[in-house]
Amino acid sequence: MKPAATLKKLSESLGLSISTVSRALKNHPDISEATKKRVWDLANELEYEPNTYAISLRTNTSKVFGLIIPQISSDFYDAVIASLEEEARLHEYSLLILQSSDNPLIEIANIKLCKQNRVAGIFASLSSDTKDITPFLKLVNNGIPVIFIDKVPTDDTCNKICIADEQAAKIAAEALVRNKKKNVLSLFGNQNFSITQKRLESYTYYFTQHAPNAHLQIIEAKSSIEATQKTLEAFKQPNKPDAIFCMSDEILIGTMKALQQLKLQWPTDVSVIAMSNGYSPLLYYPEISYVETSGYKLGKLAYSRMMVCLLGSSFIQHLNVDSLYVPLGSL
Amino acid sequence: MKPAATLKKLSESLGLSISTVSRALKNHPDISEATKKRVWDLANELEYEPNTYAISLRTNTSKVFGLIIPQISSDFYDAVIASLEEEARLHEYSLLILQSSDNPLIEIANIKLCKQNRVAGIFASLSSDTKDITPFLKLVNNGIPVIFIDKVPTDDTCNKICIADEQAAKIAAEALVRNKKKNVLSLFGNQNFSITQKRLESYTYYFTQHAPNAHLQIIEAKSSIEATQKTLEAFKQPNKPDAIFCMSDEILIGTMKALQQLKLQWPTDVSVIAMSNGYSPLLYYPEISYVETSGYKLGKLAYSRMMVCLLGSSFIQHLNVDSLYVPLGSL
DNA sequence: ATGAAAGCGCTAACAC
DNA sequence: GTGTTAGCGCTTTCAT
Repeated sequence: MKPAATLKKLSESLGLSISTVSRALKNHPDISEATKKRVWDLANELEYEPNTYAISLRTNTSKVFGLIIPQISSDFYDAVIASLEEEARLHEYSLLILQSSDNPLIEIANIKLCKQNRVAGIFASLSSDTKDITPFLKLVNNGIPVIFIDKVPTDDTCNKICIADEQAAKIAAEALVRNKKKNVLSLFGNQNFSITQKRLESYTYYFTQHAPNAHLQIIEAKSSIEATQKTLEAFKQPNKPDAIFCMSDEILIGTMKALQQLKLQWPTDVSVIAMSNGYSPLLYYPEISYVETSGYKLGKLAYSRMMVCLLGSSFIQHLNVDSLYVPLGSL
Repeated sequence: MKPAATLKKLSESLGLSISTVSRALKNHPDISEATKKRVWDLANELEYEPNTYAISLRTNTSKVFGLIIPQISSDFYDAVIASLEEEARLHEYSLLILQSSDNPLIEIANIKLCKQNRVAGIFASLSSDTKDITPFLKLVNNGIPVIFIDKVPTDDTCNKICIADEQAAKIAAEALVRNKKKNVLSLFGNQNFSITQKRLESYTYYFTQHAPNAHLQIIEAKSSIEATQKTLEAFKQPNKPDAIFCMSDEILIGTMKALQQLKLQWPTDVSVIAMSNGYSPLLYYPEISYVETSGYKLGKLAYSRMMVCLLGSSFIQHLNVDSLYVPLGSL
């Protein structure tokens, strides 16, 4: 258990000063090639690695981003994390990942952790119950950029990156109308969430404009299990749906389970279309047509926005990740 | 953009020395209640947060664990990450997550990053192509515990936490034999992986011992798509399987897609059993019976092992996460 | 081309 | 009960 090498040790072994060693390791032009070589050779031999704590302390900078999300285990946030990690590594940053478990108290604690770690910036997706975002706004005032992603505050004075909820829902509605669906079982998530509201509004609006005679059976399903139940119930009614719209992967999964149970085939017995991150639609045969709501793309966009903020731009932006329709076999 | 509060600023504002402020903030018994209150009040007002870089530099300790995994976006690793993050937060540690994308070069770079960040310890799941684990062993020699998880080296001189592959595969085999299955399509992943070998060996061994007359059709499927293809092919043969065994979630998903395509019902047309982290079996109706291989439990076990190592235990352990059979509707 | 010295924010041994 | 001091590893200005 030998202690890690330091500039001091290198300099002592080489009979050089600390600053010379430091400069040699940075390939500073002032240092002679001969000295550089000596320094590098010993550094490699002793496997010198600069101490990031000392660097950060000295330079008052940090190469770490905080990422605060409700929960890690989710198809969507996985994609976001993977995407952010990729970008961060490319730019020599690291990611401090903190899950709030949808608990505002843990969220506050996580913000504190970010402060203590003097992170360069924060990506945050709010827990469902968070009402007060002043802790975040304070960070922004202190010069730490905060990029809200996906579950963003209503507040307009902050940087937000979202799925283009309205656009995506509209694309789905278009596809349904184009396919002349007349009786659509339309399953939406918790209506307290802003993303649900946005999707619902845009979806219904499109129908009233372009297919006022279509019957939309709008149902709230707060979980996968509820989606299964509600779908089963819907097919007990005399007036069977000719299509199903699922607002999210979670709902799609519940619905598909019901269809399997009812031994209904898609698209022959009923059409299906979902909004999805792109994984679960491929689990079924035929595969489910979906409007892509990509966590991966969201991560990329959020990262680029972070970079702009780090460069000093203080103006606020609200960006959306474009959606696109992926027609597969179910509609 | 005001700079963060420091002990120095607090001490200057209060007319106290830095050390007094530091002690007051730690509720040191030497400090009078009156002084403590003054200090705390100002600290709260200025939202003082200790600078972890300074602390780590000074104390030569770190409250960060490195987590190096092949990829984040996976049902299984999600669970591992979520579980580790939970434990880490409870113990006031954070997680530096680095994905190697199954690339040994990135893996090396990630180890370097961990060194630079002077992490307290590392959890590592190896990329498939990693042959040389000396970079990891060097860290161990330098006193940084490394806990290998899931994809572990064959080397016996290191701490490893695994799914009980042999046990889990045996449990599945038992269930199949108990249900008198005679012709089992048995799908295994890439046979270069140690986990595949272990599962395969234990599985076939059980059959030779307890049901030597059963026909096992052992097939290698290196991806979900291959699992679909191989399943489709298997059902083209005259001698149809009466059961399917899937070694992993990835394979299960591929297989189920084939069954849907073939319009086969489970368990009526064919039984299905899988080894799984527990999510995908619930996507189908009836739900798929599975042997649990829990990433969540693995994370918990790995964390507790890390804690033991941090306390100075240098002895090596190879621990397994117990599996259990979860009978659902497909067998 | 190289070195000396100050200082980032904090802790802790040692004073008084 | 409070203050002084040295030092963790590094960068950087200012010498020489």
